[in-house]
Amino acid sequence: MSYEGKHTVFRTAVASAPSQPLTTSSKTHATPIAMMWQTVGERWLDSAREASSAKDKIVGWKQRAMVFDTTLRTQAGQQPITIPCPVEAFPDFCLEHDEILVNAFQLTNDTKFLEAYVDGTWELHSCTTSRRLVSTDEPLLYQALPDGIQGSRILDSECPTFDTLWRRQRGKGRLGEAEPMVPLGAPKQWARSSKLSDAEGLANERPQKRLRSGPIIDLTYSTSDDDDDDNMSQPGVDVLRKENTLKGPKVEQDPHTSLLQSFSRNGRGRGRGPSQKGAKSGRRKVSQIDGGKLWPTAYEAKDVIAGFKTMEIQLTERPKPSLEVLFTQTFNRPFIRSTFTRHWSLYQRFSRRHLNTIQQLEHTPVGSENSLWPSFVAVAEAEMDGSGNQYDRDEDEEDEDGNENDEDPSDAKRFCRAGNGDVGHANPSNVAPSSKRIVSDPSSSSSDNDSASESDDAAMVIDARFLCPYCDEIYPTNPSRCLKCLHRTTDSKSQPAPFAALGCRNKYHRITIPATAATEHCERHRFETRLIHKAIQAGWPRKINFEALQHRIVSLLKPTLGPIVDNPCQSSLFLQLVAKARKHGSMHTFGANVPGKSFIGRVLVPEVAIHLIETDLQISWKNAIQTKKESDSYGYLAFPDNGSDNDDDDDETPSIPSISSVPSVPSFQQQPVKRKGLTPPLFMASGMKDDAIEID
DNA sequence: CACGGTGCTACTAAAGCGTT
DNA sequence: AACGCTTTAGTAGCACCGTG
Repeated sequence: MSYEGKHTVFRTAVASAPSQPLTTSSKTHATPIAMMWQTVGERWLDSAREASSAKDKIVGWKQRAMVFDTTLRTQAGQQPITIPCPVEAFPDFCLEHDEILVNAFQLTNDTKFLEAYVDGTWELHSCTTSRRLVSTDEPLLYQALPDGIQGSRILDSECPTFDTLWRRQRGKGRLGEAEPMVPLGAPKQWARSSKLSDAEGLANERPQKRLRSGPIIDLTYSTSDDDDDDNMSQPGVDVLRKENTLKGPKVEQDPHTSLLQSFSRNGRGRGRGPSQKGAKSGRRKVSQIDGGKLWPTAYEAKDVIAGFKTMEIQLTERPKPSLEVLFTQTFNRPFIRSTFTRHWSLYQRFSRRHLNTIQQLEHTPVGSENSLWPSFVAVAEAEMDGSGNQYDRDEDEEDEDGNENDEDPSDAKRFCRAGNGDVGHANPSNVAPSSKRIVSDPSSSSSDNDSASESDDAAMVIDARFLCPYCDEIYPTNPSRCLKCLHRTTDSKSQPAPFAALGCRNKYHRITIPATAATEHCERHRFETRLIHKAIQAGWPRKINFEALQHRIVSLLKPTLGPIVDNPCQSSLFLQLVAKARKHGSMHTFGANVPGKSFIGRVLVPEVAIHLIETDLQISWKNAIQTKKESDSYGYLAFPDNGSDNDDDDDETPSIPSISSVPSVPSFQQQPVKRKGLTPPLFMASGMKDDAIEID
């Protein structure tokens, strides 16, 4: 199963694994340890979260030892056995943590793999592969690969319970006609794709829409608790399970959870659940949690704001990620909905009105008394009580006179004041209507305004007509049709709010609902005002001969790609991928695709792209890689992958690249040779935006 | 003991998805 | 398209903990 000298492994995997993860015909792999299902069900996750939360209060978030049950099904038709499996560094799970598994499957080094089903796809895990468990509700399933990576996978007939388990997970009453065997949680598209040709399967393998996760089967109990199994097959059982899991009595009856109780909340019953008064051993020390970081009160305001901003950006992605996942990823803290919502809401409400204050807080020196988040909360709440709430009322209800808010000088005064960072210290001189100090009339007095406003933004005296109404940055003087179209779309989701402009300099400022609705628009006009100039300076192509490009790519297949296919280790990109997979796990490295397909998308395609750049610009390989990285955004925006030409040509239907459609994890739903054209920047625009080709 | 903060539960509303 | 179910987000109330 070594990578070396096994390039055919990848080719085989590309063709078969994505579309036929379980249905490939084989008669050769049903060895005594032909398959193994190791599951981490939702119940386990609930328990794990609870345990981790409690443990976090005691000794810290990381480096804790936990035990969960592992179910092994070593042979079809036989009862599985359940053994305890330690997770030494919860929430990071690593196969090598379990000596039994390591020995059973001879995972003696990281060139041997099990296949793990995670988040809708199969990925390869070596003994050192580490995965974050707590952030996902998906169970973990592993299967052995006795025939190697390229070998066939198990048949449903060889694992009859799998079908049952999968159907339970899908929930009862919604299945309709019998569907082909697909892995747990796999979308229907995948099921259909398993009947298609490889090419078709590749095109369909990834869901286009957000998946709904059905009831999750806790396989840990699949053999010892038939009642639970029955419950699991009923509609709405996930609710029952949640109740059973979360409420005290069930926890106490639950031998599995009781295993975890030593790590759990130590008797600090809260809320309406059963209270366990008297147990004082777990008294928390706020300042000691996680080495002194209690979210959010122990955090710097700038850090919290930065995290929230990151989350806002990520929320524009499709499918829309959950707040819980985003929060966990961003702050690496246990997600407590009520606490999070409290602060998230405050930030959302406040940031829309007082963007400048937010920006100034971001520059607050760390360590100062007022730099912590609670200080921000105090300021924000005071401001919202004093004016923000008033604003909310104005916003939600048209004022009595029917005047628009932006015509209300009192509102403008309040928010100009706040916008200049003088929260709580109003500067009466800064109450002039924003329009008076913005318009490029030299006679308009800006000297009267506050010194704080002499920031980069406020100091500029620019006609508001040349500013973006949403971000107040410079707007292109000759916007493309695409940008105009985006503008119209965004405009329909916004309303005038001149008082919310940066430094009150834009009387045409508008706020969108939601606040992220202008992201695409602003990204686009920034591109048009900056990246195009950069592209011209750097000599990046603005027009592309797609016809010639196709021939060029084909000509590269044999001399350039052939040797790499024969020996992937020739490719530095491949070596980096492998190193990264070993370090972070194949899921993080390869995204939601199987490694074989990722080999095309993340090795062969970038190789071609870099080669083209190298040839076109007459630069070194390393510089070509750098150019590829730098032209990522340009390629994506200039040559949107929607079949239309770039929108420099106004005669064409305007193409509207969707920022949100750029996957955070690259997806390669299209085979490169089928694309209309491939240019270096176009490559990057179509999913090559990855960190796998970084050259240190 | 008061207060601020955190965490839990219950509840509602909205959105997404599958079925008919 | 309508309907029903599920999931997610948001809110309120309460209990508990840590600090002064």
